[in-house]
Amino acid sequence: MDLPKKKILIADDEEDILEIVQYNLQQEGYDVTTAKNGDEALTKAKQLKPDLVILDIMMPKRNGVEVCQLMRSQPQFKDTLVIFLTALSDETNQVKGFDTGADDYITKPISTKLLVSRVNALFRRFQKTPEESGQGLLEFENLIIDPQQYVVKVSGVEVMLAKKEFELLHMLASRPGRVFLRNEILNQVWGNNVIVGDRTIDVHIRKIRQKLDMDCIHTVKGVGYKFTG
Amino acid sequence: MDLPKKKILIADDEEDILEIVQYNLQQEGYDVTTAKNGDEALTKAKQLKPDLVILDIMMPKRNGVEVCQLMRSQPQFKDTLVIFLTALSDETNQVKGFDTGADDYITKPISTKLLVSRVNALFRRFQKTPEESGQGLLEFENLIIDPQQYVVKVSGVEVMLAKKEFELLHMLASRPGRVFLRNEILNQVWGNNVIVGDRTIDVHIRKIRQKLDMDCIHTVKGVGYKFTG
DNA sequence: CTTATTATTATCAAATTGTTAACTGCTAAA
DNA sequence: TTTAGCAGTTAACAATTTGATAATAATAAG
Repeated sequence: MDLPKKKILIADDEEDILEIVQYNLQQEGYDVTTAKNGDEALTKAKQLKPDLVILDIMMPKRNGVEVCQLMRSQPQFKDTLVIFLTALSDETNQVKGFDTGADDYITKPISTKLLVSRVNALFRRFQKTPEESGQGLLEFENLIIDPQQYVVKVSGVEVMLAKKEFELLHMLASRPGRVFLRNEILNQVWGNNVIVGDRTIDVHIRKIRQKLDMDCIHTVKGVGYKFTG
Repeated sequence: MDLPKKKILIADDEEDILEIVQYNLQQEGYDVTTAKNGDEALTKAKQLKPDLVILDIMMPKRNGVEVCQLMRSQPQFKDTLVIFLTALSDETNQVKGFDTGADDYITKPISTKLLVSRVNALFRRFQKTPEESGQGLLEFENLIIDPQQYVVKVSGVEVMLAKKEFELLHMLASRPGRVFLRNEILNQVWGNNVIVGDRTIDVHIRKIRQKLDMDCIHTVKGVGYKFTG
């Protein structure tokens, strides 16, 4: 995965379950946070903006259904996936669960393998497109860098950059003002195990400067380069 | 329902189940078709292009898992939802089911209410607008792409494109300006597990360019292709 | 002024894509 | 049944672009 890890928040009052589920989801490469009750779940959800929330129904301080309802009433959680987790295999409760806006419903005792499968299935289907998930373009005073279109616009005029040039510029511009060491640049743009000569970066910087025809990449002698919008 | 009814295909060898499930889903406003075995399911799926397929695992002539695998290997069913339905509550089978690309897994005996809830939950989450699901026609300055009729018009003149050519053009044109990686193209147009040579995409691009006789597909070297209206 | 570092330029090799023709399997007409 | 034609794919080669390097000039730091 080149993309950032998916964030999952698990809320359950049983420590054992939290631990086991957390461990198993982390093994799958997810970024997992836990909460011990409904209130904590809500608070952490607001902070983290997780992609998925797994809610135990029976919890102290707001049960899972309440938490789900509250989340669904807030637009920021519109796209947050919700899975209910509960000992109640009773069908009426499951139907209620789905009606409050849950995306899945898993009954205890939990098979961790199955839970992981279901979580994967949800994410597999719910792949946001890059621009939806804000993988978006970098905008500056008279420079726009659009990784979707692989295009750079200088004062409205499209400028074609070659792949490496684009990636290098994109890296520098992703954190304006910050100085990138030559080593960092090599690692990110060329990859860890590629060996290229010392002057290669300079030449690419030169080409970018020439094509953009503006003074946005600054040399920090002995250190590296930085970008200023 | 605001949009045309969602189409659901149910495949099971037990008449009773087919009837009950069909009835209940129809009550919810879905357009339901049935199949009695795996082969029939595949045939009808190709005709109907359903939004959701509910597959019994144990069926004569291709079981549900086979049907799912076959569907998943074809790009046209990329966005088709799949629910497995089975008496096997055995966890290993469920995990396998999800791994073949299922979106949900319901065990018999079925509670129809619950099934309906799960179906609703799936559609609630993954409902796509017509143009997202590739149904709407794309119009540009002097180019019209109509996926309904599988027809392209350049400056009012109908141009015949072969299937792959059409799908490739349609994919690129569905997001003008956005660059599609060769890999993305392969996955969407050729399918996940189809292996074709490196030059195949180029040749198809070439043919499209030739037939359309206009400069709308642009190469981004080292990255992919993009369309501009 | 000397040295270390970066800028510039031209050149060449490598990677990528374009183009054409040929081959395969399938379908439909003769 | 044969044949012709088409879609899809591949192979082979041409054309193009990109990326890396070397050589040299310029520049800033001490």
